[in-house]
Amino acid sequence: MLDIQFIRDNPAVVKEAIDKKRTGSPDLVDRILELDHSWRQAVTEHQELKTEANASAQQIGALMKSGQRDAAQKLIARNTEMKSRLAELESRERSLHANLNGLLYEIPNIPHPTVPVGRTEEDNQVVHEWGKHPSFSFTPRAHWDLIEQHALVDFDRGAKVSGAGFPFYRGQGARLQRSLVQFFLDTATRRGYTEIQPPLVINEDSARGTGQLPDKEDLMYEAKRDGLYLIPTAEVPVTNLHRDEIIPEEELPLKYCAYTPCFRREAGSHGKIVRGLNRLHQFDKVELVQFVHPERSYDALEALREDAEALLVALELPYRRLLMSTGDMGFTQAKKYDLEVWSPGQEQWLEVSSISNFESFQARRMNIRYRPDGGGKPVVLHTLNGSGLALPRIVAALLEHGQQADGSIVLPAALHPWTGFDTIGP
RNA sequence: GGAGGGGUGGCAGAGCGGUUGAAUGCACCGGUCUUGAAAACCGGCAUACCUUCACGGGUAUCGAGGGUUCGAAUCCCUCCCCCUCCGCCA
Repeated sequence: MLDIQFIRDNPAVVKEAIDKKRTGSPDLVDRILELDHSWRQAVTEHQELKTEANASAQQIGALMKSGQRDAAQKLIARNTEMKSRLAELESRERSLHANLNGLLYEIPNIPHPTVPVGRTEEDNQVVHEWGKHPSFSFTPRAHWDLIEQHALVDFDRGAKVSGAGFPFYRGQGARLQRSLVQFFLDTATRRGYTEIQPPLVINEDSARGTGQLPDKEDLMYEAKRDGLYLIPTAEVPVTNLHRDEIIPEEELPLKYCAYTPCFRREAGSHGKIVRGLNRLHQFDKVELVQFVHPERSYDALEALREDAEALLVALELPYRRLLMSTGDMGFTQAKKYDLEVWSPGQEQWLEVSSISNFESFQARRMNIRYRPDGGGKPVVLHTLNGSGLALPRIVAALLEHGQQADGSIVLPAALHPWTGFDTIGP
């Protein structure tokens, strides 16, 4: 959420952001400012009466002590009368504040000036491309064929046991996944990230902190009885790690990496790219999360992006980097890159990483601040995260890129120390 | 799951209906002293919000929410968390 003070001072900027993000009506800002005004009046009124009541309560105490019961009784009577009025003012203040807060949750983050203004994914900019599309002496097959040939993943039995989108990985398929997780975590650790194993379920407060609630609850599986949600990404527990904390400035930046399964209901997602490993309800991902000083968050974004891209280079997978446009970047981000790998068997790009700077948007919701060196007021810090990387589509790309004429699959050298084998099949 | 104990400021730890936002100690910051340091002494030291040009003033917060009362950290109810014992168990 945005700072109410910022909205008071820069209503035009906020309106422009709503417009650019195509996420609601700019009128919202006017309604917020009106509500804010009424709320502040209500606060003042309530507090004034409360001040009066507090003062006479103290007088009553003094009178009682000195035995002036009659004088005390008078004041007591007056305070008793005041009570209902006080309750009224309080509930008015509360409801105004709740309304105001509700509206504040509807305001999107402000896009960074470098973000292209656009309406849809068409307006995202390809800002970088690495590697060549491979050429084959045969027609490359899609990964679902290769998976079937080598019995790497069992979709049908997964559907029987759990449902569509919950596959079994087996044999070299399972081993490949585990190797990738290890490779990603080890690389991140070497680059200064602290490895985390977070809880795989989260409570409501945490879901609210990173912005899954109130709007995107359809995304998550819910354990209703216990008020818990299965994590849609490690971003949620790892970012909430420092919720309601004040971190000494000297400890910044805090960098974490975490491997977790991710659970997504993907309600209402249809279309062409849902086959095979392209879209699942449960998938593995290594997530990178950073807590940084506000002045350094854009440097951190580029470094984080680099951390993710280095993995693709090591895996010899051609990729491109997209700078997301205002219309396609999401509600909570200030700036976001997507990384996509080329899938020769499907002849399309597959998104394997999304790297974002949230600036103070998440941190304000979660109340995560740092204490400046030498003291002073706590300041809201900046949070960032990026996938490093999402597994299934990487697996798909590796299989498709490594396939040989005889159907065997050669894996990139960087992976051999983790897999223990260099070829799958024939 | 059952029985009991407990949650107070960065930490430790008092308070158990009336100037208590909260004693005291430690830590931390500033100062005096000292050639320097330590010790000693003096002062400062929570968070959020409202209000004020400013100095300042005010409100709220002692796990969370509700209640009793003129007045609650202190009494009552519900929930959460931690500890001890028992049960169950990877």
